[in-house]
Amino acid sequence: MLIKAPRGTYDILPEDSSRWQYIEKIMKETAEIFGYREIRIPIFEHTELFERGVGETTDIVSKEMYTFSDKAGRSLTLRPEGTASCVRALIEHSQYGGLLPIKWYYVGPMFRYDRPQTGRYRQFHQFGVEAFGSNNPYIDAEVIILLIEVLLRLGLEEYELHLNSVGCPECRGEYRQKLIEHIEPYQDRLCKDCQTRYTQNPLRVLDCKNEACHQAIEGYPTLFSNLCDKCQEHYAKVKETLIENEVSFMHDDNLVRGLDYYTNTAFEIHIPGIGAQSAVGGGGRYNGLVEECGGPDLPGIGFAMGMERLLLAVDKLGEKFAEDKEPDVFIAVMDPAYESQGMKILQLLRKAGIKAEKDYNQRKAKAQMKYADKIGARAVILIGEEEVEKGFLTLRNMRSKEQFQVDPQDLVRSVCKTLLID
RNA sequence: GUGGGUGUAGCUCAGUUGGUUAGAGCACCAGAUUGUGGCUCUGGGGGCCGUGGGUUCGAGUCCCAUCAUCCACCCCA
Repeated sequence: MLIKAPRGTYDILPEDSSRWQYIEKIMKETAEIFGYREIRIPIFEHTELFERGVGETTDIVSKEMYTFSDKAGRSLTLRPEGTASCVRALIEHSQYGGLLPIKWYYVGPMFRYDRPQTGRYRQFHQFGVEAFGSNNPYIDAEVIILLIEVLLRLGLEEYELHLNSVGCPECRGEYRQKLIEHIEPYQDRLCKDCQTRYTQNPLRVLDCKNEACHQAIEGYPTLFSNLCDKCQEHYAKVKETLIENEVSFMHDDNLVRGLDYYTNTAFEIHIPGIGAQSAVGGGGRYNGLVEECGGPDLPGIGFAMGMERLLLAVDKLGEKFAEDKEPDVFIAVMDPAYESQGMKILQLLRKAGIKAEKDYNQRKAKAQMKYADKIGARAVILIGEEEVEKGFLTLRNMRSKEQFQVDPQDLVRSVCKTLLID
């Protein structure tokens, strides 16, 4: 029985890795320009971190975590997202004690036990940023602008930015009560999922896609209209700043987001045409999270982008990625007796920074030439009886088909000349 | 967790109402005289027909299960 990659996981082969390197580079560069620095966090954490940080009632914690016990009986979980780990690291290393804000970014795999489909995997990759220690609405805007900047640099100009404010614990608490009262009479008309949402996290009834549920709760009070003055002001400033910086968005009353820790600003980015899973990024403010995880009362805001989905969107643009896998030079030996000599020349060229290859499959002279051609070598160095006896090397330009004898002492210079002329 | 589609060579796919040693194209390897590429020609290696059961004289073809994959629901990145 052939062992295959586990469900929902996949290999990124060399022919694809250049695409990944391309988007990773753009993300990192953009984040650095915005003043964010890379943090590398563990792939797994104590299960409790996610239970507390992400929230017990979320889909992630309640049914999507890869949880296991290690040999000492600890319950560990493959990280389903990055924010909780960043918060843990922040607290663990007392990073809050220094200059604020703290601005971090991360790139790496996340794990969720979900049913795979287009743009959704069990091991998927996220690029994310977190900014701790400022409750200034301008930093909310900065984070969103950074997200948009990454998209633009990737050439993705068609996006939909959904924006909402989920308020603070105070006004959201009041609103939650209002909403419960509004829904109560229609409770039994809700779908099964919403029945549980109603008792556990009524706000999430709002972003249910089920038409019947929407009809049932029609005329519900919106979160937006129930924000306290402070939250309203904060939200207004964020929107204003986005407008001033030419970031278009749409206010979305139904955007609640799945994770429990969000406060105030919440946003989600969609790119049409990449399948049902069109959210390429999302995030928001989480002012209670650091304290919830045992740290000081420190505000925070961040987002995460899904690399696979971005790649789908980038692919749709039809751009080509330079692979640069062709060698500059191929060493062909006319007889196995000269292989060791070929090996030495190979290393000589490589030391000089020339991308060089030779045959490792006992091919005959003709087959070596064929091979050199197929792998796209620009030049071939031939070593045969005559070369060894007379002490020269034959250098062939594969494009012009010119070939001439060169002095081994001047090999590197001759090769460079040939490659340049081309 | 739910629903639907698909699983035949490395890749893309044929495979007739179930019937002999399962095919093509591409790719790979080797030859077409002696130390030399892209074209052409010839030949060659390769398939537990996803897996396990069942029906049948006989299954790649039919039935069941299972696994994987794709698409959608759900949810999110």
